[in-house]
Amino acid sequence: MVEKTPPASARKATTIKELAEHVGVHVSTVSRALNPETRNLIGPAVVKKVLAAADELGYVPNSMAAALRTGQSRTVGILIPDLMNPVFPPFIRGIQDTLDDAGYTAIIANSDGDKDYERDIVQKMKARFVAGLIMATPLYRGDPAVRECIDRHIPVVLINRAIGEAGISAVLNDDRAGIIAAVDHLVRLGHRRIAHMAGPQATYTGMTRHQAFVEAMQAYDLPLDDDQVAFAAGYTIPAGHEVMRALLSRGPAFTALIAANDQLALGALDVLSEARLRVPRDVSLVGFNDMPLVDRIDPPLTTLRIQHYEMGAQAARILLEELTAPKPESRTVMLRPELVVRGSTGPALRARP
Amino acid sequence: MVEKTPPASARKATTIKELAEHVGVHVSTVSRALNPETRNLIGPAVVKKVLAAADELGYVPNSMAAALRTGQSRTVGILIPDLMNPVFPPFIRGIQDTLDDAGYTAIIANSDGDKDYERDIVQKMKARFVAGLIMATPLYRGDPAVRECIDRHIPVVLINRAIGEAGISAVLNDDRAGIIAAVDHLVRLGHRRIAHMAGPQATYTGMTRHQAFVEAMQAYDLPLDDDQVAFAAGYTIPAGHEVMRALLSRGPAFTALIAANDQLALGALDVLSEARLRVPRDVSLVGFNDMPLVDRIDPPLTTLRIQHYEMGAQAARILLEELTAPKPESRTVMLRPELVVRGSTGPALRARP
DNA sequence: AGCCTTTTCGCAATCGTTTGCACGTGGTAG
DNA sequence: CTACCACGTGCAAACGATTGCGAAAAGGCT
Repeated sequence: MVEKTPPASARKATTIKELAEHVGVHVSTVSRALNPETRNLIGPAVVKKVLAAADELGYVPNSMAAALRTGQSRTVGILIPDLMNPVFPPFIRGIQDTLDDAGYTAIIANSDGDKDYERDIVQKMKARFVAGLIMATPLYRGDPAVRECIDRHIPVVLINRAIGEAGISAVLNDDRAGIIAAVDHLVRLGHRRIAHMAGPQATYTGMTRHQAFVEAMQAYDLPLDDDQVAFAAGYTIPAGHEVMRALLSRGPAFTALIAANDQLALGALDVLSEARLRVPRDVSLVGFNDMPLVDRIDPPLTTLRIQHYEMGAQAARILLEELTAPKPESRTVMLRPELVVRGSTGPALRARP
Repeated sequence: MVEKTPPASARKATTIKELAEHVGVHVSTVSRALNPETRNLIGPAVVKKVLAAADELGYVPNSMAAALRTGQSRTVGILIPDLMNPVFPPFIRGIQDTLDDAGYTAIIANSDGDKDYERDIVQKMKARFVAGLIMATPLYRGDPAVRECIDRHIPVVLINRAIGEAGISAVLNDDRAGIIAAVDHLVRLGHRRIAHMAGPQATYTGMTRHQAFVEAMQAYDLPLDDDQVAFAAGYTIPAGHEVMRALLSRGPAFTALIAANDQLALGALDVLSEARLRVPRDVSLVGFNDMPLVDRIDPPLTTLRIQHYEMGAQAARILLEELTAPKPESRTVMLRPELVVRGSTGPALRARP
């Protein structure tokens, strides 16, 4: 890229009008010369002069004006529950990087799980002419934000959640494959009594992971009754405490435990240690997400690594396609997680009593 | 189930014009009635009707048009090196939350440390009419991005860096106080030979922390020679490895170590363990930042907790003031970090041989 | 050389909002 | 009773870019 230092006196942004005067043509000509799509309508000589002038005067287009006229700003909105949750930054990075390449900009909003607020946000974004939306907020039935988007005909791509609604694309992690890999790993280590800390069943991940767990257990012909699975109220460490206590109160009839999420696993670790149960000697533990630093805790957590960044990138790509394609065709892609074996899982020492 | 994307009969957003027709007044009246600043110019009865109509028709103002007209978009840009670095999300959350309350929106851009790219970003943001900028990118001399802002007269607030440039506000962590607290803590534990893994000296934090370390050592009348401090090339774990190795190669003439950053501390931990030195028995270690999960690694890291969120909030507040105040007065605030004592520091077992 | 097609460019409307100005009321002071 | 003021509204011009349409210039063909 050829980079030119802008003119010294850049007080006011130079407009297309000034370019026109400078070159001696009409503004419409300048506009067309500047736009690669319409450039072919203009004589090569003029184009050259316009481009030169633009470079010289340090012209940078006023995207607001363009947006107002065309009704579309090259902006997309990202809706997440909470930026501080370490799973989201990689998503966002993935989205932003691919968006950047296409000349789009992202606006990020945190909903903190407030559904009404989410709908508000969608409206505000609409006011800012967002061309589309990427939502990574948890699933609820009849989600008002999604509804709002459908009503207003603004394209949406969902991350880590799927919704019955027709015509909505989604990029998902293959939770089923992940859970199966975890169960398989534990079985190979000799475990037969495996418990599950399920995530909130109102969320897509909570549901699918639980369901996959049940199916995997059946597929491996392992014993499974209700005692072995407990449901968390949220994906947090305190929720993990609670669930772990519930699980233990039923008697530790398991030698391994699959948590729906690393945070739950961390909570489990706390309670397990309180109860003088050692990981992985007494119980093997596998998490989900591979959050930063879980490889360095004691013991290092065996977990499923999700392709966060790539998921974000895919979501952005799909959205971009939907924005440009004449006939937007919704689709959903699924990325495989990778089982990362670390210290929190080990051989089953004793068989089920 | 047949899936059909509904025809492009997108229900268009209601405009101020429609409101005017609905109420039976002129658009300018509606505009004034809607704006709290100018509302007093309009009769109370009309205001009431306009507001009611706006509510009824679900009017949401087109911020692009307003921005185009007024030249300001109630948008501010945030410039950070990398969103995936866990120290930044809390900053951003703090910024966004206080910005939200003021009706502003943030656009986040990652520079990945590329200075030229940063300047590009500033231009793009300017094109989007950002009213101001908050930058948390590291310091370099003659920073082109900052220069660009000054040239274009767009207000900037710096986070975690100060710059000689006049009229630039900044919100900083009190690195000096932090380092002093760390040294004090170690001294109380009986340490006298304390080493320092300094951060990149091109960064503000790297410089001030190193300087504070030197001064603190002198203030406590502790021995200090060049062997005791090594400089890292970056704030990363690999950089930590490198520096730690350098430090050890000079002989472990220290019983405690202060890292300029948690990541460096983590790197140190690795090399220390390779060298069969135990923390904190053989060497006490204190980090800086209190990143998530460093309380759960082995050993739990003693570190300095920075008020990330609050720093972001402050930065946003200052920027907002500068945007509205008639005579923007630059200022810099400093927030105190808190020493969080955990398992990585302990009493000095043996005195210096 | 005349006519027709293509290329190249100008004209003017438009997007939704804000805002300086003018205009009309009613009321009060002179 | 006139002149003046404040108040409440309407009028119309911006803001900077895009784009359908038409016109002029250029080129091709018989």
